[in-house]
Amino acid sequence: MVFSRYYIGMKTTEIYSFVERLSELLKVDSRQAGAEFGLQPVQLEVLHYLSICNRYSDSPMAVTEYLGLTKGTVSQTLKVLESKGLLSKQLDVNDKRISHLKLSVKGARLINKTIPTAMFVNACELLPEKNQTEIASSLKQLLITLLEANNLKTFGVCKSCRYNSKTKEGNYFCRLVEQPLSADDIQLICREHSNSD
Amino acid sequence: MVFSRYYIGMKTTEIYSFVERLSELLKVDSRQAGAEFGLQPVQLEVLHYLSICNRYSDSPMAVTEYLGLTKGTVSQTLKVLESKGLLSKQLDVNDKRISHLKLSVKGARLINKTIPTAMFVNACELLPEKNQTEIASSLKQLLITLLEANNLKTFGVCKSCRYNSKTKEGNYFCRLVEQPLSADDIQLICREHSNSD
DNA sequence: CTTTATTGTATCGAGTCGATACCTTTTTAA
DNA sequence: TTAAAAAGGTATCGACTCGATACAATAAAG
Repeated sequence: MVFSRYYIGMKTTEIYSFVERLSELLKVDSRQAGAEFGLQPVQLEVLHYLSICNRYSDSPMAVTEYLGLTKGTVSQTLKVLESKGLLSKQLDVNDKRISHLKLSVKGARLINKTIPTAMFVNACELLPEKNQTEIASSLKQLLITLLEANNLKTFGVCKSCRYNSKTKEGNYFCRLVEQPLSADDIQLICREHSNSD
Repeated sequence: MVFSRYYIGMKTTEIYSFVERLSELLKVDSRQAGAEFGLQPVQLEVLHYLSICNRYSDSPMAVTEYLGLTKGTVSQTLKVLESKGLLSKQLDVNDKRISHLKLSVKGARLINKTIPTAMFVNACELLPEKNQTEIASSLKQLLITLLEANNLKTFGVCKSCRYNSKTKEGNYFCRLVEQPLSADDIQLICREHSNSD
């Protein structure tokens, strides 16, 4: 639904401005963090995504959807990251069109050292835990509303997905791909995620 | 102060991830919003900044500081915007090195029509006012903490600036530039802004 | 009056990005 | 079963961003 330009609330404008400003700061910070390793902000984001997604969501197309880019751009970015030895491609066993992107040890270490960036660590660690919780909760609510209001994929973790179920033995099972999931699995984000509201 | 990589709280990581995701969404949305007019996200941000800054902060250098870019990049961006008739440059009367960037009617109309972007309007207008207020407040707190923890310029409005004072006639006065300010002035952001805590 | 800092422009190379074309594999439909 | 459509992925092109560097003009400091 598109609202008329004549009825935009003050709060909406305020929220937009804050997010825009945060975005600018993050970009500058991320550029600096990546520069140390000769990486662009987008390349850092790709590595970060691959470090938190599950095995059904580590393909070039999934990265494309997550970052909202075109597959051509992503293909090019991946080529660079592969040539730097930060990730490798493995062909899918069942579907020969699909490849799985796996972070190398070097790639994983780089992300652990880089994200979250210094700027955010400096700031967040200064805040009382209560405020951290409030901020995280507000950000989450804004994000979910944005995704739902615009019919975008949620890319949430399996734990909160409607396809995830618990067996009577206490194990997890995804009813979409019809495969069992481990305790680690359900902490990762999935491109097929759908909120269980 | 730089914290060791071994003591990063869960909440910090969570907050970072949310901001990163919001950032990605904003970028995609902003690209789409600008595409209609053949503008890049950064160009839109420059126009937006010029629409909310005061007359002491509308120079190329101020834009450079605000966006965290280099002056070369900004100079190039401004050239494009000027060639499209969205802004014009006016030399400063007192200091011939400085130019003032003024949005044209076309430029101002473009920003009013474009910002906040459709995606944010769609989402925020769905939220109850109470939640909007909470989110805005959390974002503001995070932003201020980030700026202070990293010694960055605040770019706040004159209303909240320590240099701003009220005369006994009820008028506003900036003790830094030693000039009177109007009621409209004190709603605009300034590159010399310093929180009055 | 000379040195230094500030504001701004011009140019170069590396990289992002969207668009398009193309190839291969899988899925769907006839 | 076979032909058509859809999906995943790569390659290439042009427009643009960006940092770095060099340079010019003005202002401020000594």
